[in-house]
Amino acid sequence: MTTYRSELIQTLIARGFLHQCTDLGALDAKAAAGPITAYVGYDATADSLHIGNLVSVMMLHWLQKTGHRPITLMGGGTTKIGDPSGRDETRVLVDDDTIRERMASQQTAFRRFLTYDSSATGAILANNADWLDGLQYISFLRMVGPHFTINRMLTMDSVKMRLEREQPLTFLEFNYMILQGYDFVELNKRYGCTLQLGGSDQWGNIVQGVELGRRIGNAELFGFTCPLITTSSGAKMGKSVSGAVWLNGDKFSPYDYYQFWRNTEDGDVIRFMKLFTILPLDEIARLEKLQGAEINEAKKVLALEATTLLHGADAAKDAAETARKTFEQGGIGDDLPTIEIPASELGAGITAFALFVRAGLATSNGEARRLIAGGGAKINDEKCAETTVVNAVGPDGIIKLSAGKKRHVIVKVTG
RNA sequence: GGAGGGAUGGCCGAGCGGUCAAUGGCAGCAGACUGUAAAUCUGCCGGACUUUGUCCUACGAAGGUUCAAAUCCUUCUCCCUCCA
Repeated sequence: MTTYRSELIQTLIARGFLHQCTDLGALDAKAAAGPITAYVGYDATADSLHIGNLVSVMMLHWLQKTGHRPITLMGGGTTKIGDPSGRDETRVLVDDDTIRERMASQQTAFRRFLTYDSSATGAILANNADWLDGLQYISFLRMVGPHFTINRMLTMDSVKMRLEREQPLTFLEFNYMILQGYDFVELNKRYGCTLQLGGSDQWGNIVQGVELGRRIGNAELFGFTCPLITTSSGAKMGKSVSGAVWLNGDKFSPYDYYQFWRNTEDGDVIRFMKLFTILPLDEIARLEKLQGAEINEAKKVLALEATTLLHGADAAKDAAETARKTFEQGGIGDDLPTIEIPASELGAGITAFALFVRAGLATSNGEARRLIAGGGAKINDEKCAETTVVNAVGPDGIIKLSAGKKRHVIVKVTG
């Protein structure tokens, strides 16, 4: 087995980030010789990053930690085009204001994993709208156009998939890979960036950038991708009982985030620890020895560490404590989602099904009724009937609603 | 431009003019079993309600035929295939 000299490459490989690299040996030599600058691009497809973005953010984190400089490139320009990769339908186009809001909102998560400052390894925030918005069509075409062949572009997975599935690929989207390639060249010129990181679905786009750099900039650029993270049962990662897993706390609470990791499948725990926590590898190796039900201990470590990284130690501890009280003691934790009901309304009595809808545990009265009929609904840990009327709180002044074993909501009374 | 085929619930995909809120599968939710895991089995899976029932909305869009239309007719929109 080849050994690598740079701490960066050693770390990325040991933790399971390597999927493909354009020239691993040369990249290793370069990283060993001195600091390099690398980037990952993020389009403003939502107002928060989600769990799918986390692998690449972790790569940037390790990059910075091993003495190099990360760039988070916001796709202020490319979002207006829409990356066809991994999509079998054209993305809905969004306007400038929305893009600006989303980019700002995404920053909170980045700052948890990266340090932005003016030091040698300080992260840089860039926006490709800065150079893409002002492009002149003809001069741009003359500059990059000769270096792309349609023959080659048609072999790209993102393009092939659309054509094979007989889904339309607009000319607008077809240009995405060219712009992404140009981004790389521009970042190289502005910041001396020589490496682009990304998910395996970005491989085609990244390679285009590497080649474009060699052809028009005479720059030696590198591409490095990480595997697409799926669970061991093959499902794409990112869904939880509460929906999509967002990194912004206001969209997905620290408690939910903790629970997401806590519910990891057995077979994924160690792999996820390497990818999504900064626990030392020897510590992870120790946890790897756990078997059977003991794996739950490893899951708690995973959940606590991952939540600490994103939301801080205090929030993570609170989440862990709430989970412990709720699941191990069948009690009530402080971090459980809470809704408030005016005392007057409660005094008049609220039927059980209506209360579950109020708490967001069911999306319609019918769904709440079905939940109750199926025996999945509990009020203060007691099964209830659809017609049960709730008109008073328990001795501790609250009502605990449960939909299944994992979703709990606390009802507090106001007024 | 010509000829044909298609558009069905989050996705895929059935659907003889009445028994269709629409077979299946996937996804999702709940129950059982467990370890807050996986696998498996069971139930649910458009909405409202006074829930063995009634009403509303829905099979690309708009009209029409009929006691009755996802199913037939007309026009329109979009997609695909073949020919030019």
